[in-house]
Amino acid sequence: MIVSTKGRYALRVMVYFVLNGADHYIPLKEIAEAEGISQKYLESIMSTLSKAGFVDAVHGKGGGYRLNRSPEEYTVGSILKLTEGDLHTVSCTSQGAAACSRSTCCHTLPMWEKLDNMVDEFFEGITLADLLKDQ
Amino acid sequence: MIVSTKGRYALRVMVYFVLNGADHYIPLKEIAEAEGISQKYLESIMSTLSKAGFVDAVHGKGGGYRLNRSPEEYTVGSILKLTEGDLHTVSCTSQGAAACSRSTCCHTLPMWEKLDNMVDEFFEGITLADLLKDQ
DNA sequence: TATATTACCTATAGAATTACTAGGTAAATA
DNA sequence: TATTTACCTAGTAATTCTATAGGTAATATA
Repeated sequence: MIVSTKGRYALRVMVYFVLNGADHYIPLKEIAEAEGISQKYLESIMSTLSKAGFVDAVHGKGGGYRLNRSPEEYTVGSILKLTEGDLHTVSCTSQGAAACSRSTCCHTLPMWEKLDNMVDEFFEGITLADLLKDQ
Repeated sequence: MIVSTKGRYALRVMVYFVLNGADHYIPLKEIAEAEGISQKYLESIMSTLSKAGFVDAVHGKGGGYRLNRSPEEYTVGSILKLTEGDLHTVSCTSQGAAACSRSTCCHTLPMWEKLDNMVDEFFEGITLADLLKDQ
């Protein structure tokens, strides 16, 4: 598993914004119900998106969240990296990980790095707008 | 993280066989020490490889494990699928998972499926022999 | 001003998975 | 018979994932 619920929910929420009103604020409660996601859990995801400036937030009645860019300007990669922390495919290439003592002679490390690059390019090559095009 | 220690260790062990004697049996203890892997933990990994017929095993002195094919005949994909169970990138596309009720209208599902295919092709396109070639 | 509605914040907890350990039995060789 | 190896079942510590609980702060409306 490379992407947990956090990243998947975040993507679905962002798609929801594109489909349901770029012109008004949508309260978290509505999104949670529509997407079948726990309201409290979604709070922490929206908090991440909001702090990073991916969405605008407004308190009180009529408030909620809203995209602040066009769908073409959000890459799937940027959303997943934000919510997942990082997208490395093995702990060897993970940022927090201590450098492996075998890295200089490991015959598999180059493969993991290549895979990481491939996955990164894959996600960075898809925007929210792309997700809505028919496959 | 898409590949855990189990799959990574399995790969390193298979590479070890290629580099250290295709002509004789190597005891688990030697591999564990050389690769810095817990002996007991490695037992469960070798058991998986052995049961699946990826290696031959012989008891007693002079025994151990040995590859039974040439390095070109092992794909990284086959080794990882065996030891990791499956290589799906999200739970949505995982085999054990119940079909998601949103799958018919989910805008992200096609992307996950595409990624799964890409990862599968990546790993199936690499053999043990490839891992030893200079990058 | 009071109330409802929304976002925002910190902390905790249950479930699942990962990574490993413990303690044996069975087979082969010397 | 002793040693060396693989093979087997079970348990456990650590970590990560997936939430839940219980509040505070900001905004709009009556």
